[in-house]
Amino acid sequence: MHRGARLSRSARRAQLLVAARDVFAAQGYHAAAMDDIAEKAGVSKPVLYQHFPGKLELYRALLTTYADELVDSVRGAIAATPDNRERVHAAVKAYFDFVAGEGQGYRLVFESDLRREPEAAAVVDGALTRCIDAVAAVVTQDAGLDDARARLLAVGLVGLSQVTAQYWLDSQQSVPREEAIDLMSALAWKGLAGFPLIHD
Amino acid sequence: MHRGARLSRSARRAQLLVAARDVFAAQGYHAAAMDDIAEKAGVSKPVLYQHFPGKLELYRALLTTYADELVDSVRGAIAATPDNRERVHAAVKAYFDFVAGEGQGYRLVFESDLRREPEAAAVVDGALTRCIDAVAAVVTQDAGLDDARARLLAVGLVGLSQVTAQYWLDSQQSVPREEAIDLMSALAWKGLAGFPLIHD
DNA sequence: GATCGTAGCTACCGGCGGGTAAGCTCCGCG
DNA sequence: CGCGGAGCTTACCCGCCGGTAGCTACGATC
Repeated sequence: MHRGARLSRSARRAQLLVAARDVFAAQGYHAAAMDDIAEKAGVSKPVLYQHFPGKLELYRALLTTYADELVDSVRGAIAATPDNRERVHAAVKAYFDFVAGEGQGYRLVFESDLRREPEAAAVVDGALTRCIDAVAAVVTQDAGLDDARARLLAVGLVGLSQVTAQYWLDSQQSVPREEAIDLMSALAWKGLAGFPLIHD
Repeated sequence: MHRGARLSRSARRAQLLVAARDVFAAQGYHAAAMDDIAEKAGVSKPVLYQHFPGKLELYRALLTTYADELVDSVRGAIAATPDNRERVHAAVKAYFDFVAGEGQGYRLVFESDLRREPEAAAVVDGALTRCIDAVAAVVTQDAGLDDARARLLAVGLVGLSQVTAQYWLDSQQSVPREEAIDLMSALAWKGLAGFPLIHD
């Protein structure tokens, strides 16, 4: 049975990554079988194993890709302007962009069902930490708080953004995207502005 | 080999629930084997099956217990006072209390690795929704926003509380508990106060 | 002290799914 | 045309773990 044309090694690998992302995003790590991924790609299981040493490594490769995408996006948002209010807005927008990204890759980062596996946990925690670092650096500078307290505020902003972005996506966008971002960044900004030294 | 005294049915059941909570919280649903739970309780596997029809039901029973505990706590916080600033403080405190609760039961709710299973997902989502409802009811009343927008704000507050509470616990409480709660509730309150009609 | 009910155990089964061995097909190339 | 090798396939193995069958041990009751 011909399921499809033969592909070059790199083309096949790229296609397998897309198939794996879709299956993992839809079913989660545990419910996803390697056969499912192979079938989705129109290929048999050993082909998968010619490109990736195992299920875990395949998952980690995807996880890392999407985690890095988020981190880069948040860092970019903060680096793009010196205006703190705009920074907040852009950082919130980064989260909304991320969850709305193609292929639901955000699910791997935010809804992973493999958080107990040390390497995967390190990827997710590392991404969260780097986002917090990026935010906390600005807060520390401008809020007149020591590092531990500034980080706590940063965690609050990051958590707010992540959870609202997910909720907004799940709720079928009952509030228009731009307005949702405006609302959440207003909430975050007004909250921050309550601390003495933060202003634009 | 005598592993322990015989217990009455209800006493054994209670002990099994504690053992299961500890194992699930430590290892997650998938990595936890029924043998592990039985061993932790000093008992053999069939005993477990005399009290619970299966692994999934056992997990769901625990999940529901802790999810309800959180919801009750948040609702109580909001019902306890008519002062909105105090309500915010009490609701944030509810999250910090929850994660610091005995036996790390919060992990089942916040870090479940079974979110793809429909019944378990319904329990977790339901708890989140009920917390959001409780907060949104107040926000809708007082913020001059329609339901969809008020809910988004409520999600933000809930997300902020949840994520910071988890982070605070993981960070070995590098900021004293009371102060962390004060910081986060100040962030939330100032953020809310930016919307026209909200004041105490 | 015989009886019966209940708590408990040892030992097993069966399926699911990650991972692999061995061979087939098709193309480029001399 | 024959041959090498890359890409794929079928068919299988096997460990883990959820779940169970069938037996034993204890102790309350008369």
